[in-house]
Amino acid sequence: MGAPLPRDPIADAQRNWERRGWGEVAAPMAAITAIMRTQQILLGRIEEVLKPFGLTFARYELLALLSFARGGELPMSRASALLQVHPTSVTNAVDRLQGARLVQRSRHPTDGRTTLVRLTTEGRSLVQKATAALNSEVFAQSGFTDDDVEQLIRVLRGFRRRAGDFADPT
Amino acid sequence: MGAPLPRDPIADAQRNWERRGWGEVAAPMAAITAIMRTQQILLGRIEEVLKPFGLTFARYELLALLSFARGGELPMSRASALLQVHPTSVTNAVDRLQGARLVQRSRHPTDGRTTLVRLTTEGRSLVQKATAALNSEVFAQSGFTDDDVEQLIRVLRGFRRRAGDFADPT
DNA sequence: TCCGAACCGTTGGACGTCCTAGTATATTTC
DNA sequence: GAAATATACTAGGACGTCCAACGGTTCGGA
Repeated sequence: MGAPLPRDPIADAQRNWERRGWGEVAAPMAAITAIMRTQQILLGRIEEVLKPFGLTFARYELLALLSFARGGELPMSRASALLQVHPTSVTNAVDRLQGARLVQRSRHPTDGRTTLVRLTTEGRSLVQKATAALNSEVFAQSGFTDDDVEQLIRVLRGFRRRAGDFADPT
Repeated sequence: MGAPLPRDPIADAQRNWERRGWGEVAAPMAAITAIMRTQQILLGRIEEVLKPFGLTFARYELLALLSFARGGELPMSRASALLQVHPTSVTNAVDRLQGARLVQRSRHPTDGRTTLVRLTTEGRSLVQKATAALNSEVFAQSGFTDDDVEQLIRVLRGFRRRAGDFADPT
């Protein structure tokens, strides 16, 4: 986007908050803003790696999810729940993946409301290659130390659980 | 979106990674995925609080930035750099904020290429109210402990610096 | 001086996300 | 068994993000 700034804009915002007498919430504000920015950076890296495969992160996530499902197949609603996105987002992704012949829709055998999404042979092959690329080019060089990763997993897991993402207290 | 899942889908993904022999990168993968999901949750909360003000987070961020600038005024390019978003995103936000009479465009006095964005009286009043709402309804109840906040700020600050966001080594 | 390079903002398009509304099928309730 | 309710998916639209391309302005070196 541009050259590095001389100063951290989020630290500046935190100082501005404190200067206005909002010191109580300045730190959480900074933490939340930092999460937003970090997500933006990571998403950019991921999409760059996936671009040669003709995939976006949303489509990759669906393919990866299917690749772990028995029979490479899931109901749309189940995919929506597991990916934690709106059902219409799944519809969107499936439309495009189906257009690229990476997945296929089929009717549920007993429930007429449900549509199943299944990985095609081509889709399974592509998701394997894309995963290898992400593993080596993003996850293996995440920019986080092992300690960072451990702390992030622990802190964010607690947050997500309290936010109602899942019940598992493990 | 839906009811809580019985199990943490990100922890499941991490186990799946390990089971496939990608144990080396399973933890960073989980940490990165957790950041993505956390951002999604936080953004949802923020937008819900801002909706009564007719603001989105992107527009709020621009208003807040201007409220800290001298004269409540900044060049578009400066806003783009500080908010760390693409120039077209600023154009988009300014278009809408200007339509709502919250900001105003003006010519730069000496550089004909530059457009300045300035907070209107109405804009300044609205951003104050919106900030009060965010402070009390989101940042003061962030779902993170003080320790969590401290760790997040430290870890993510290092990440952003290494990613080239800013040079300040402080 | 002047001419190419760099910079600034905008337009148009692709994409993902969510929301609302609508249709179809299942399940529950009486 | 029929009506009411719940669930599953999709269509259309609003919004933010990015990229590529474009016209206008400024700057720097020959």
